[in-house]
Amino acid sequence: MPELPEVETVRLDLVRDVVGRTIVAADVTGRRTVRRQDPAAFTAALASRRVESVGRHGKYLFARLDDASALVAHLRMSGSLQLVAGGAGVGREPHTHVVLALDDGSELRFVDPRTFGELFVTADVAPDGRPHALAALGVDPLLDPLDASIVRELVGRRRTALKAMLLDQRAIAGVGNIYGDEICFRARLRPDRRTESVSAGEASRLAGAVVDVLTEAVAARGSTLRDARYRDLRGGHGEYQHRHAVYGRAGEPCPRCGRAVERVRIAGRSSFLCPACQR
DNA sequence: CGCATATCCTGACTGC
DNA sequence: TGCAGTCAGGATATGC
Repeated sequence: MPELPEVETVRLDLVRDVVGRTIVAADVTGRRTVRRQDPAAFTAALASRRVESVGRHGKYLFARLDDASALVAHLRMSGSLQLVAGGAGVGREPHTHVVLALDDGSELRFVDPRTFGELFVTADVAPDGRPHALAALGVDPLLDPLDASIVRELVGRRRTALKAMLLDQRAIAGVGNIYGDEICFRARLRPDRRTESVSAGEASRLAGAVVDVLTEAVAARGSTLRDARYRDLRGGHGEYQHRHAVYGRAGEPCPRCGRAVERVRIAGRSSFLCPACQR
């Protein structure tokens, strides 16, 4: 569901279509989406604010506003941001929880069937515009250098399954279940490999796989699964799902060697792997 | 510390 | 065809 590539795709769309716009009014209709603060404070903080820029760290988006505060968004499982031209006259789809009216008559809507997603406004922002609420996040592989030495250090600091480390946002920010499996496949490492057994050469492969898989997925505008809710800002879908080597492909032939892809459970999550290619 | 489990929630899918 | 049950997953909390 939305992981780093999907969130980055939305960020690029927001930079193109929303940066420079002013929020005329905010309307919170859902009960759970704005939960870190009083919805009235949320709407008051957004009224008349101009969007200066949009950043991302891991799976979090943050729009810097002209009073140096930031609107922070996390899509979680099923959230999406939809930009609707001529918004006020266009019916809201089900599960629309927050609507921001913009000064060009469009609406930026937060739609989220499962209501795990979250929006909040914070003035607790670093000079570079990063909200302090995101301070605990680890390395973002597309913003910060992620090389073999950093992966060696991350791997050396914990004793767990490789997949569990990849899903830990305090280590590497932005990887979720789908890309975690694709990264392990690319690195030719089993997702249930113990971190303490990863060699220097394998750490190097892993670092390359993280950056390469995520970069390719961004270029393909992310993955939209069959059941999935992920859509970009204009409702379009991604294309990277057609290039998944193992995720969701249990029983299908491995694209590298032809062996059947297996499904196992690691850290409470379904994981897909090729038992021949990944060691 | 690691790791499993439960929680939040809806919709898609499975099996009867 | 319909309906109940299961599963999906991001982050977080809790218990072992």
